[in-house]
Amino acid sequence: MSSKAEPTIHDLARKLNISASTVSRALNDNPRISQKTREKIKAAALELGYQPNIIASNLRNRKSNTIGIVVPLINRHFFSSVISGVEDVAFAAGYNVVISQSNDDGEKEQRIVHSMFVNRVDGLIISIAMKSTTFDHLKLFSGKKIPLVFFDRIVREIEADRVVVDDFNGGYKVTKHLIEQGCKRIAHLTGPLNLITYSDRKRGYKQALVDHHLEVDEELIIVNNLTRADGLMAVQQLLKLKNRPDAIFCGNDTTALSAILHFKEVGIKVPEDIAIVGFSNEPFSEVVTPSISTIKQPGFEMGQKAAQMLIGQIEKKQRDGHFETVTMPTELIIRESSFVKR
Amino acid sequence: MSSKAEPTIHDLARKLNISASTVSRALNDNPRISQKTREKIKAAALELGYQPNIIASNLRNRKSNTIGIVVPLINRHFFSSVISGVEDVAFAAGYNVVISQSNDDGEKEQRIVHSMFVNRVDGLIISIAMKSTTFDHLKLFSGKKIPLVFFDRIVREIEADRVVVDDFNGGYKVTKHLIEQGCKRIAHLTGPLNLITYSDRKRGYKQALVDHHLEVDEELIIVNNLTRADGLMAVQQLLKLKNRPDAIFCGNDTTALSAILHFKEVGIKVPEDIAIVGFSNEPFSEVVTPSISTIKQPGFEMGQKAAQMLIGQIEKKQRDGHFETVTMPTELIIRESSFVKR
DNA sequence: ATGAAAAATGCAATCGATTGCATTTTTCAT
DNA sequence: ATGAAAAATGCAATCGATTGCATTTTTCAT
Repeated sequence: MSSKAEPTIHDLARKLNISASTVSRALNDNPRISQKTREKIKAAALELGYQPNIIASNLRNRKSNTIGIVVPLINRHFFSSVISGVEDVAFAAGYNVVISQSNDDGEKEQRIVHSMFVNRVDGLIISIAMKSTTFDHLKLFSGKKIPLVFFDRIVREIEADRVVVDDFNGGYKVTKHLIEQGCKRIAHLTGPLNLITYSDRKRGYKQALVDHHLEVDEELIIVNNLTRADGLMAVQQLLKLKNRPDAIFCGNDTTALSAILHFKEVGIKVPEDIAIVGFSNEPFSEVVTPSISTIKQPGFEMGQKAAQMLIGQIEKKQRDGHFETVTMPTELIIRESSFVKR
Repeated sequence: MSSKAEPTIHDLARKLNISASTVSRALNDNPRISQKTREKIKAAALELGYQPNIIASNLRNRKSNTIGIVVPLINRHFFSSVISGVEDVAFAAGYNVVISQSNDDGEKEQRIVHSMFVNRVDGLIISIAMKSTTFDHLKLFSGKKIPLVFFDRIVREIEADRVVVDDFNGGYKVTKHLIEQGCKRIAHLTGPLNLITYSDRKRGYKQALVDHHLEVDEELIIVNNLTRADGLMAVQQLLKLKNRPDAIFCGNDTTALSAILHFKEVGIKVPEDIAIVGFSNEPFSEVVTPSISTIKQPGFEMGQKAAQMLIGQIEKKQRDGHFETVTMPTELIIRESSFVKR
């Protein structure tokens, strides 16, 4: 029993008949304290089971050693990979990671960001919600020069470090690949175009068509939220066209999967009748039959990079107002769903 | 520019010529402050852009409003689902979630748990690392009566609330199902047996065999770390046996996938030649061909439940030393990999 | 032994918010 | 107008750790 409250440096000081200042310095290995005293203090600390109260230390030091990360959905492979990468770097650098998910809801995102601020995180890493339309909440950080790093779904209006993949190029590569496979009518299924990731992929898609002298047919471009159900609906819609597509570039692997499963059901051959390419390389994409061609986004590495940039900013003596955008390479992984053997 | 430091209640007090106590009370809607003063203070707070410093508040209140969660690997579907569930409940209840991953390394886990303690989380949710052998670090919590909830991979030696799935029953159901499909030599691929999850599944497996008068052949039980590579090695080892199994109950879906892919390669038919069942219902299990029969673990719900129990303990007036174990239902999902049509 | 320099330690304020108790101000019946 | 009761506000300590400056102690040459 006993074990009332946790012992503090004052308890140690009292026990040893010295001042709390000395205890504090000794525990922090401040050379101003003699070797002898230091050892005595550390021994007593061990004996009493002293554990520093980091909250008190944080208050005094005006630093929380905590970084926040906000994602649309934790439980999604790409995002959990990023989080894992962030944690990896943060832990090694002595930072805690506070996490929250917006569920793609702008209003929740605002509350989260505010909460992260009042909890005084030293910096924030965020990929914005699909339904975010206003970015005032982020000015709590950008406006006060608190380090902020966007990843994947960035906000152009706010200056900050960014970690992105080259979505334009990704979209271009996918489309070019489909063209090289002989496809002529390539549909594109995409997400909300206020998200730069999606609009860039779409731009890449269009550019590739133009570069290869194929017509851009707006009828073949469908915008929705890219859920499994959305994918199914989009695919059914495309099948109803008098002039069907011979390929679909899906905005993510989830909808590519919807397409594949539906086509399997209705007897449309992939890739022979319609070729499919996704985006993100979800774990299932490799193992479904036919396996899904996709763009690999290095989530874990993006998380590591974002954390490095953020911590770099936090620990930089002075903000120089200089921001960096790191573009991670994408890789087109060609699998069965788009590989037309001849 | 300007915008030096953040304004504090003292800045507000000075500006309004009142005391900081009154400001504090007004902002917290303490009825001791008159309506009039309260409104005046709130208006000033808004005007100055005052944001409370939660760290200071936490120190004074001896409460961090933060809960910690430690998992082996963030980037794994089951765990990220649990995290998502924890975040869901925690956010609604006004708690922050600090996350860290042990990478299944006992030493890192110890450092994480210690860090969570010195950061004074109000409670901890943990699924222990595969390679954890000592549990002294957890006594920082259990010994000091700080709320602690284990999930999935629990520690029997430490009294605490627990959220588990019925692994014994899960293992039993899988094995019984295979037996009903006509399998006679059922192999079992399992993880480190110091983890209760694995040893319980194995007990369930054995019990089902015994109950159905089938021999338990230790030769058919392989223990490893259940990675994709481990799965492949185990399967190859089983194929070398003079008396091959006609079914494999894999400790997770990852190794079930290894088996399926390898069998596809070498021309062994699943489920006709060898039936396969996994565990956990990974997203890929539904879509691989053949789709993988498995046990569904409700990760998100487990996270919600764990967070509810933890927060319940945190907010309970006094610890009563009473602990609860919640067993979540498992569901056997029968798919192609084990469904032998006749 | 002595005094100056160097080394070690301590005082007291600070980081912002909170709160028990005291004091001041307002209300209101007479 | 007056005084008691009620309402509103403020003082000062507190949560633990940190740190600039001052003070005390030790070292060491003479």
